[in-house]
Amino acid sequence: MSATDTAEPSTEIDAPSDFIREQIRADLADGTTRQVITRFPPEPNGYLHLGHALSICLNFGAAGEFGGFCNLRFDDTNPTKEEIEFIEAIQRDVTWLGFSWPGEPKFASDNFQQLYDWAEHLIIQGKAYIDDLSPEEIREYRGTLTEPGKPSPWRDRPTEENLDLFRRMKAGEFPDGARVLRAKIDMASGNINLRDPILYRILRATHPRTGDDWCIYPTYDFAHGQCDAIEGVTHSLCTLEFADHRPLYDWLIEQLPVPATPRQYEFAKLLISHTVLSKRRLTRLVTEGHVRGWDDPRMATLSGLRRRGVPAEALRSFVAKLSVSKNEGEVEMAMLEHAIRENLNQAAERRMAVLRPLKVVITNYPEGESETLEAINHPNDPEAGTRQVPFSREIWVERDDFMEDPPRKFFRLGPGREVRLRFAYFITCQDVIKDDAGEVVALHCTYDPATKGGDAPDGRKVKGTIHWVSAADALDAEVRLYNPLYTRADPGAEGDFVDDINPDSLEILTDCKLEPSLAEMAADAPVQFERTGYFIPDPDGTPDAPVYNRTVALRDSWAKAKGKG
RNA sequence: UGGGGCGUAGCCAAGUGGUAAGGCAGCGGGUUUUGAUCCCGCGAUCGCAGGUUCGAUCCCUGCCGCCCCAGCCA
Repeated sequence: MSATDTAEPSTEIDAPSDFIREQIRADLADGTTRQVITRFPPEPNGYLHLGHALSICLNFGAAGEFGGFCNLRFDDTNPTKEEIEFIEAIQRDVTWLGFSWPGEPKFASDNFQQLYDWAEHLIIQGKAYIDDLSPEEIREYRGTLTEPGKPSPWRDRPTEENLDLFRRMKAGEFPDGARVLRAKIDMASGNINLRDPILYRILRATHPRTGDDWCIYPTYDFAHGQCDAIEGVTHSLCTLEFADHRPLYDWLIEQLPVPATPRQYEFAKLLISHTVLSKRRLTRLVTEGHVRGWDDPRMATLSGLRRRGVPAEALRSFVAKLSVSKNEGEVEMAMLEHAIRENLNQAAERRMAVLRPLKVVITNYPEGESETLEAINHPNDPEAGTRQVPFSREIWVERDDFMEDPPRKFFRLGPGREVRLRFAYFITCQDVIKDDAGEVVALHCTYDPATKGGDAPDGRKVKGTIHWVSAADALDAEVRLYNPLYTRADPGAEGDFVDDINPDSLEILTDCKLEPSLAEMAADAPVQFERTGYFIPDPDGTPDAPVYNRTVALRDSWAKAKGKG
């Protein structure tokens, strides 16, 4: 090395930066940390949702960026709530989001024996005791936010007696709730978590992994930090509500002969307007039948979003736009929708589909004939190529693209009006056919053969271009449109959130007409139905009876202008 | 009236002593065989009040507001 060496080039142009990553950078720089190890620690008592996506991207993302790794660790210390189904779904969702962990997933329950041994260690050190108080008494003795607690009469039990009792708790000699193991810290602390927190409780429930091996289980506080230490986690990232637990986290790490010294850092959880991101509420939506299941496309679960057609990449870019902070704000749903549209705009090929069909007969087009027209698959990406679209005398167009008495700036079909059929011809509406009830049932139009492909040789312009599907060649499909699940931006702000559920959140259209090439598209390929939105096939569909989910509608400045009156 | 955390445009968010990045939304304009995409333009006395300083969003003091904690949940 010489003085002429140039300075370190600044790489990582687009690398995210936030207070967590700054901390990691500093720890790496001063040698506090050699290799970054993080963990994503879900409790398997529900499905992962958008809020978890932030934590997943942070934990796996930051570790990866700095050459470390992130464990997937199930925080399974409460067998009364946890299930195998959730363990499997969570792994599926994390993988789908695009992340992987080294080896097998970790479980807090892998360490039950070690945690138990450490609990005995604490007892022997005189730092923990068995309390015989009932749950109600413990609450009373704990004091309140403004009044200090008072010591349990069992607080100064002899070490030998504590040890004996703890072993007998483990052996199953006492009923559930009869006794607990508590840390002996400070009953007068302003931080209630330090008022002799409970470390172990008696719980006779079959654990999804350890079965009936144990009848005592460690609490979150006793398990989390110690598992971090066992795994060599350097940066234990969690949400703000755990900041009050940090002194306890540190206290336990200090008291026990753990193999490492993990540090906890807290960040604000993600909140999004017009939706609900809490496991308790999501669980209610499922169990009370407000939605069709955990993967209902209206759910803010990762499974629901996946089924709805939201690409994992869009979720990652959404999270990247947010950054990580300690500010407890609420992100507007529009931000998520933007990330989805931005991603799908480049990822999805275009096709034509008529959702609410209206028959158009092209009266001057020869009966019984048809032809094939070339359509581009992606206007911004020539590489996506072209496809052939059949055209014939009878076609379907969108009902919304016709108005019998159109306002001034309506550029679509109306009596006597000429529009362009995308990739096809100019047509002019000559007659409006109605049934006895006065309902418009068909349009009679004429086409201009000279405008084939969509351009008029005489330079004539049309203001509107509409999509269409040849009636004889159309594929029938069901299309599910999703509207916001709630009627307000802050569901539950006044009363029960289920009362804010939008009764029209799911709209099923059963007579949709798709262009035939859609039959050839992959089942997991996102597609844009031109002028309508982004869609994805739903697993409920079959080749003969396809079903599509609308992921998100296209932006619609016409609807907006119209709405303003 | 205990402890912890947070306050920068409608929303998210950089900046941490030298005179306010960026994204979303909104509004206006341009391009366009999707009223899509794309492109251009427009918004802030940095919660309030004092103080230190040549100079403060950034330091100090005092207020105000919001969130979290009294599960043998995590």
